[in-house]
Amino acid sequence: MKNLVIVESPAKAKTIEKFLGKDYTVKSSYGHIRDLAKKEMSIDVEDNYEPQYQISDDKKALVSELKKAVKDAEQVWLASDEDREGEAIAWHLQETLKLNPKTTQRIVFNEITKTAILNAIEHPRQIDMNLVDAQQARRVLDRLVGYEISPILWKKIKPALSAGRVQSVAVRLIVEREEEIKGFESKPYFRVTAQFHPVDSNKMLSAELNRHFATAEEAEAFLKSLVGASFKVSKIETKPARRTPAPPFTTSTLQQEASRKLGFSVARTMQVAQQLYESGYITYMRTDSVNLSDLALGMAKKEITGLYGADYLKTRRYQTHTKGAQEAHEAIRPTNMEAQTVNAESAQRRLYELIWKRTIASQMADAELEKTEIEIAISGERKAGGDEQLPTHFQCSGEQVKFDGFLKVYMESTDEEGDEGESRLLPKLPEGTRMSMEVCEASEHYTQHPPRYTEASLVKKLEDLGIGRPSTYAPTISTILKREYIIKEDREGEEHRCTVFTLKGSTVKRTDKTEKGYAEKGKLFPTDIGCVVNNFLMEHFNDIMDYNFTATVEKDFDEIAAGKKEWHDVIDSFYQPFHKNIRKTDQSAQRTTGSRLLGVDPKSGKNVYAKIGRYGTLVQIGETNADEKPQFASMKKGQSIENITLEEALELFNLPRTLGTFEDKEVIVSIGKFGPYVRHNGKFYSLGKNDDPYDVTLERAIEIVVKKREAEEKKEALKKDFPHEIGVEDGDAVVSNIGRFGPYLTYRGENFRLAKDIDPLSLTLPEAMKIINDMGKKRSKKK
DNA sequence: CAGTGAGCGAGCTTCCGCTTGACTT
Repeated sequence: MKNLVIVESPAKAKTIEKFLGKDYTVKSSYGHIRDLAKKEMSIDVEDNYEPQYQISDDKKALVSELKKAVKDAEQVWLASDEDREGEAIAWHLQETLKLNPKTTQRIVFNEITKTAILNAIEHPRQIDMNLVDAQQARRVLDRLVGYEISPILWKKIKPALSAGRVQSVAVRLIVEREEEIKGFESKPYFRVTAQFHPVDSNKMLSAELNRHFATAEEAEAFLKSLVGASFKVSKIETKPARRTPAPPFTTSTLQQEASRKLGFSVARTMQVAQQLYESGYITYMRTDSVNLSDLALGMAKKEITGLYGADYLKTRRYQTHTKGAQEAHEAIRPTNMEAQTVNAESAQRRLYELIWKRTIASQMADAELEKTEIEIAISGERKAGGDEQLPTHFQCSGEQVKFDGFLKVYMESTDEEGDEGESRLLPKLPEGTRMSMEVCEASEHYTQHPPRYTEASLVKKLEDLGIGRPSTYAPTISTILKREYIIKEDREGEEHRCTVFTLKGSTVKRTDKTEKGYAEKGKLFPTDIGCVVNNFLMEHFNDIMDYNFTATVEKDFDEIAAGKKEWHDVIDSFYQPFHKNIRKTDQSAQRTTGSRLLGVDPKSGKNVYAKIGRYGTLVQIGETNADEKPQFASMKKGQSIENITLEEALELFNLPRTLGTFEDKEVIVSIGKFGPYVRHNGKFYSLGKNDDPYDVTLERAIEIVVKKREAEEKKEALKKDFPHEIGVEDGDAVVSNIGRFGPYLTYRGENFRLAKDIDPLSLTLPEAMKIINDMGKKRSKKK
């Protein structure tokens, strides 16, 4: 072997190997091979912040494989990504594989094309230690913050909590948005719309009044004032407008669009994109760049010209403006633009088509529109309710597409609810045209609170603040969900009473109805724990919680990378005051439980509290420091410190409940470690999903007991027939069996899962062998 | 397999950013 090239990803390795020919072997490091040891700080704060690095457990086999490859190679090329993390990966490889810095070649390319790679090979360099140091500073800072603050939370709030530069700010955003919503006062208002037509034609035109009314009285008075009024077109204006396509996808924008257009969670988008990437359909999916390679631009040009004609083409180069972007990769795009779709499962196909459309649209001409605005003036004798000035006109606007351009392919969605992107054609009505009003309606609406975050809109916000990286957006969300700082939920819209006044002819009619507001789907809500932890961190670690903290330290990291600052100095000037604050907080901060007094228990006369305990939220009767031990009960799902009432709290103490007897034994219902259960004759039976232990009946409890018994008997009976020998193939037995995950086959020491619709007893030998062979092929292919 | 919540004290939890793999009974 002459040359060994090491890249970060195996899929990339495969592609590059093709370009480089047989003198080159390309291997992958699978990301970082070394990191700070997991246990303890692993940073010597006494000795110049010396980091203690360790080969990660799951990389040990890989490292020995790479060591062997290095031995066999004449020349080693380190080709990790061209950014801070990539440089550090190269350095860790150099250190771990004991490569000679003088002879080892560091190469970079940010697009995977033959020209780019050959060009990189011709311009090798050495590892840039300034860039590596910037990464070390980033790594060390994150460890110090996370591993010093988290234990404070364990001590002051609850064990196993966590804090970090990224996750804590993400939680803060959600908590503060919820506070904003709580403080928001929804106000009713009346919107007035009317249907007009020219006096001499019946072409309808709907228009809206140029102002809203605050009260029903005003709205009604206004409608009455329209009786006997006359209308004419007082203004018509048409002007050209343009719309430009959105730039190609980055990780963040792909997550947003896949969420809006396909309803994917952030994690699902990444999983499906990974599959597309591994199949070679798209470029790398973790990127912050909107850049397209020359090769991609050329392909797009050819594709657009061929499909839609040269008029639709406009080659565009996009600039990345994202804070802290490192641009080690291209934008996310199809590797082959000729493929409008791919032959894969539905989720992959839909995501691919989205990427294809977005990429192609980004290279297409602007859409040209014509916008028309019409004003209809109100005149004639009108009696206003008071001496307040009455609105003077209705207005309507419309737009017409003159040239569709990129809209032929793709239109970006927005987060606004009920956004329909209405486009309509307005009739050309000369100024002065006299209009008749067919009907006019004043309907009550309510002002909307600011929207709660979705996973994708949270990612967008974090990206705007320069917090987190493409590879961490999805994991950050799962971390704060796992810690139960936030929950993802659907909520029904609130019901509103609304009044509608309708003017037809010369009478105004009033209707009252109730209407549901917008339902919220998949929105992020803070939990009690999330709020308490956030308040604690805001009080004691204000600087870390600052939305600009990351941006500020990133400036320092940039200066380290530029060789203007020394990384130890940067860390030291952060750590000294930080650690002092840690010690102070450790000593002086009160234990925080988020406790709220709910009222007095009528039975005992003692206070009832809701608070956070070691295992979650609970309610408590009596004082913690009193001579008599207080009583405790866990809260139900959906209850919170803030919302629970005294009555609801007291009800929680009604467990365990004895429901009665069955077969001469007591039937007791309660909640245990694994959820609500029925206990009968020394045995435990889990309650169903919809059963509430607080009001489940004896009948239902007995039903649960009997059903569970029957199911177990059935299972036992089923097991009697197993293991079942289907036959002998090539001297070895083929056996079917029932395991934890359902029926399966065993042949020559290997197990093969059976599909649900297959009966493991009536399966014939040839059928069984077909399943075994098919599955075997799939497995060896994966290897 | 079917609690806990006070306090004592053992030992455990925790960060961010690179990357994919594992395949059971």
